[in-house]
Amino acid sequence: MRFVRVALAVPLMRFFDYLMPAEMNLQVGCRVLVPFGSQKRVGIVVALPNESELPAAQLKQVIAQLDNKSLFSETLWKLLQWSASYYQSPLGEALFQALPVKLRQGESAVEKAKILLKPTALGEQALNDGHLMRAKKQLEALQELGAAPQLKADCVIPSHILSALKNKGLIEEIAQPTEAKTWLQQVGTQALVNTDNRLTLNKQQALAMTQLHFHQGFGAFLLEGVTGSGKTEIYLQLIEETLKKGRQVLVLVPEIGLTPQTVQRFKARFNVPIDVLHSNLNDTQRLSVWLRAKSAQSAIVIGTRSALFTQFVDLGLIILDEEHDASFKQQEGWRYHARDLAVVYAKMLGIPVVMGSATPSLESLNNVQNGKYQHIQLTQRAGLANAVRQQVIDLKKQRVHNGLSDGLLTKMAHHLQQGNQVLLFLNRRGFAPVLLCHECGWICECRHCEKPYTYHQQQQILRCHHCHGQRTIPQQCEACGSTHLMTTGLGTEQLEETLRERFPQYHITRIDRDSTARKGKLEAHLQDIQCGKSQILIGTQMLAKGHHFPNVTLVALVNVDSALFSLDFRAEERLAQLYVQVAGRAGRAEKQGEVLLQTHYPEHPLLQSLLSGGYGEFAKQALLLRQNMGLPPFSAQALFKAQSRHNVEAEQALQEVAEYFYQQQIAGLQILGPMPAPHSKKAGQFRWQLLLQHSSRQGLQQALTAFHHQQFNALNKVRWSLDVDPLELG
DNA sequence: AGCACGCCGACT
DNA sequence: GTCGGCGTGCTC
Repeated sequence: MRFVRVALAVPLMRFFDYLMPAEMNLQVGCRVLVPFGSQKRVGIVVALPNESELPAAQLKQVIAQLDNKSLFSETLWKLLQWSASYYQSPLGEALFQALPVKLRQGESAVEKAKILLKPTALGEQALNDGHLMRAKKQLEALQELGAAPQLKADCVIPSHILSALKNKGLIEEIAQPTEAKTWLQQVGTQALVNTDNRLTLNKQQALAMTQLHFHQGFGAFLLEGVTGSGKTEIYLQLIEETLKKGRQVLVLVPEIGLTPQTVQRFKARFNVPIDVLHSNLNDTQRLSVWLRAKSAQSAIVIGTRSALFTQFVDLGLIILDEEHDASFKQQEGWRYHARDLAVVYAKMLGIPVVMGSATPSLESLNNVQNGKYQHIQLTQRAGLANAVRQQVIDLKKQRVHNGLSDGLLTKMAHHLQQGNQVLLFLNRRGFAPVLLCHECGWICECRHCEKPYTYHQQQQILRCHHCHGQRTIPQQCEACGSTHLMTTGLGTEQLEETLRERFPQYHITRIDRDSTARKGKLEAHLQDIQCGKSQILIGTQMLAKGHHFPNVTLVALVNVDSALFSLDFRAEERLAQLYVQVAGRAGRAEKQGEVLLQTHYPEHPLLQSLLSGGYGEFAKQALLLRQNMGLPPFSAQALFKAQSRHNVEAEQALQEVAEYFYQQQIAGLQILGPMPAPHSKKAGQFRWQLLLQHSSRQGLQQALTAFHHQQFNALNKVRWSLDVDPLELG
């Protein structure tokens, strides 16, 4: 009697045992079809145990074996094992998410034989005779195939025409040998690289290159370089070196970073097969990319987060661009961070991983400080971009019209009159309105938590999202007695409204989630901006990256206060990153650019260090602050989330979890909450969260592992999740 | 997660 | 009378 232990794509921290029929030869990593309750499911063999906990009579038999050998390389298997345990998610979820959808569904992982369509002898004869039929379409198709045989997969001739020709014996299908050429064989004796568009490195770049190139084995490199400092050229030359060794390369980019221009740059440089995992590839195409990389047919794979799980024959280098970008973190299910996993993976493989950014995450900068990453800095800008002028507008005691100060409006009018474009940014992420005094900047804070109360408009009440305390809205400022209290933050729509009244003669384009919901809308809006149809642009984060607007000379961050006093401790970091990106948007052409920040707190130390010392100085200060407060990366966090249509149930479920952790009396563990989640009610669901923080990563891991061995009744009643290293708390 | 089973309200 | 809402429990 042989047993198989199977992982399934279910959110359960356990496996299921089955009996292996005698004729099967299953190995760890193979897919199987198994009966599961009333259904049949695809599973992945995780072990071949000698016995099962259940008596054999209670075990069902494997229905079918789907693979002859493991679908996972030894290293990828190890990585997925490691990460499932690190992120406290079932192994099955990780294994399945690492496979293309088609394979999850049980499709064959063997490349289908390519089928070539060509005329038969009879078909050729028919062509030569010209005696063919009244069926004009069929004749055209036959002529087309006669001119050049086509692969069935790429063939655009309608299938009914093909089958008609086939039935008449005029064409035949010839199976091509599946033995596909590897990328090295395909390249053959051709040059790997188009040297004509290779740039000469400046001294700094050359030094960086040397450092990277002569490095042996595993190495994690943080390549920090301002826009225009030539990071991409370093990537390209490093890739070149790797390809020369006959090894493959993986390039990971953020979701919005995967533009045709980026890909074009790679394709223009290398004469090797490059596969791109676009968001608009269908499942069949994704499977095909996966198979091509696994059989070494492609030399370079470019993709977002999940491309990390592409399999290679001989991966020699991982590049991860814009490493600070939040889209590398998976936000549902198995909540992995592709950057962190890439480093672990590179270490397992003994290869270098290069992470680039103009504004590195504080986590990565800390990893530089503690010696885990090597820092390579590029400070020299190519070209002669003008330094932008920056200015802070102190909102205190100024007249403010729906969030826009007199000062900003005057500046706008000035830039618009000169025929330039103006870009207004609203950072709404992690947004929670705070009540403050317009005269002196006093903030209404919870006494216990020293955190700002969140303003709840509908209920007309202030709530502390840390201790769940609440209070009525004060009439007067408690510092200066002023009655001029206001809330931070406003929506893009409100802003648009005000601007329309103020600048009726100019066209306004608003770019946010709502205005770009329909497909193609974003492109249309961008087109309006590019061609100069719009003069005033209002946008959120979406606008910050990747787009070049040469006529924008004024960029304003309208709502900086909500980031400075956000409930999410990462808000300042995001603001600084946004600021640097945005500043890069202003006056890239010959024109002098200007960046404005509106705030009630021009003296805020982090803001000061950002403006006077740039991102580097900001990061240094912010890291010190994090250290003093014991926040990540100087502690580890895990976030429980629960939702239910009954408010009490969601809260109680997390309360039960919180009480469990209190009882464990784990030294160094802080338990914060349960508290209402930022969007406390969404789609009829009440959402709560509970934050755990531990001074040591290991301590937190142990606590969480112990937690998973426990049963919680209240948790069964709600939808809940656990996010290790959460990126968004607010 | 999916799916079956079971229990109550509003329909032909 | 039953159709279907979703709360509950289970899956080797």
